[in-house]
Amino acid sequence: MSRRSDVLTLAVLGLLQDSPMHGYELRKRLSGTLGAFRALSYGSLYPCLKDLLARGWISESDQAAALPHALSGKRARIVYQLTAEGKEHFAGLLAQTGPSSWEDDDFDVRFAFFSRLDADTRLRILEGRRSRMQERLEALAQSVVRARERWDDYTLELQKHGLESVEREVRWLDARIDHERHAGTARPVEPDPHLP
Amino acid sequence: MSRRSDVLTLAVLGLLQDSPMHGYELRKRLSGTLGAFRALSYGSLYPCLKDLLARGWISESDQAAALPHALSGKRARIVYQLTAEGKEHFAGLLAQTGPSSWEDDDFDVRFAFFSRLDADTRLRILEGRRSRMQERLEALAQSVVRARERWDDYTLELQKHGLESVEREVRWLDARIDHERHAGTARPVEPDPHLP
DNA sequence: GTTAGCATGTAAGGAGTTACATGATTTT
DNA sequence: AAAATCATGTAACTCCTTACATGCTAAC
Repeated sequence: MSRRSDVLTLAVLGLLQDSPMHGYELRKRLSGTLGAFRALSYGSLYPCLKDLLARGWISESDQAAALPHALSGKRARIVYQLTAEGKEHFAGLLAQTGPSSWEDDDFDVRFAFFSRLDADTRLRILEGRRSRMQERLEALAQSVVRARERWDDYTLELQKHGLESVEREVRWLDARIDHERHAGTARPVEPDPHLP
Repeated sequence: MSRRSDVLTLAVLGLLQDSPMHGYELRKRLSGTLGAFRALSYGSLYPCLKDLLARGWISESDQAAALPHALSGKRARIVYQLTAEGKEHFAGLLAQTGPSSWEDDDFDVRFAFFSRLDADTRLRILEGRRSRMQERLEALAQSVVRARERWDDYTLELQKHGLESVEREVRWLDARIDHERHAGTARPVEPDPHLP
């Protein structure tokens, strides 16, 4: 059985949505492009792929060894691709707006795949995350007030730093929410000052 | 056996340095005052206490049931206190300046106990952490550059947000380092604008 | 008198890492 | 020809959470 963490499943299926990939490449993208999974080990990834294969969400690619130096019939690489059921399952997982989707890792991965969601679902996830962060903010603020009396300057400084991090996160979420609300009405695409 | 994570050991021994405490109280402080351990479960804490007891770093308090409603000889609470070996071990753990001390959780807990360290060790830990964050910054910056080409606006936004978080962390560390360097020379205590 | 909070613990299981084992391919 | 990197995988172990089991005390 070994029901792999849904968030890793989501990330892998999401990356395979773009193009088929082998494990080694997947790991690099997981570590690079998604905020979570800074350094996921192969000891986690390969068993997960095995699992997704067994559930029929991915399959070994029929395009055998299309991309690289195809010498003999030997292929060291195993290229995986999404199945139809895999695409379905990914869409279902991604659109889940329940409490799990406001947790740190889950939120990050979902946000990275936001372009695959409709505007309503995007907003619901952003607002859920915002209220989650607001809770955390209030708990921390209380804690800082108590820290003023009980603890030394270092502990207090640590608390304030943590508090400011969450405040920043809330402001960022506000900007994202604002963007979602106005994107459909005023300007469909935001002008990019960094264009060449 | 079951060598508990050193960082939890450090945190528990550090909190007991101030005053003896029972498990329930310890858990509240771990969740509140230290940045790490947002919600450590009893399923982790109590086995850890058992372990520290077996190693002789803490002992059940001789002051039996000093504080609360002492009715009969029955005490529901088990109050733990540091032993001499516990104090020694704590001091040794805390002063470790190796790579582990620049990891997220380890750093936070050590910083919270900075007042128990000499200025030199404080600086070494801060600088180690800073260079660790600098590395992370460079990796992320590269990743953002690559993201400009390959990925959509949401992924890019996520990357930028992560990058800015680490930049903020580096600036905070710079301020802490500066504070340590000047604390001994110019002003021993920083003036606090929040004083009543 | 019953709900809420205090207080301690255990067993099972989830999710990951480290270390190991193996071999192909590319670069120096 | 050696070293680095690509590539896949497994077994043992670590650390933590969840769910359960128990009982006391305070407040409503």
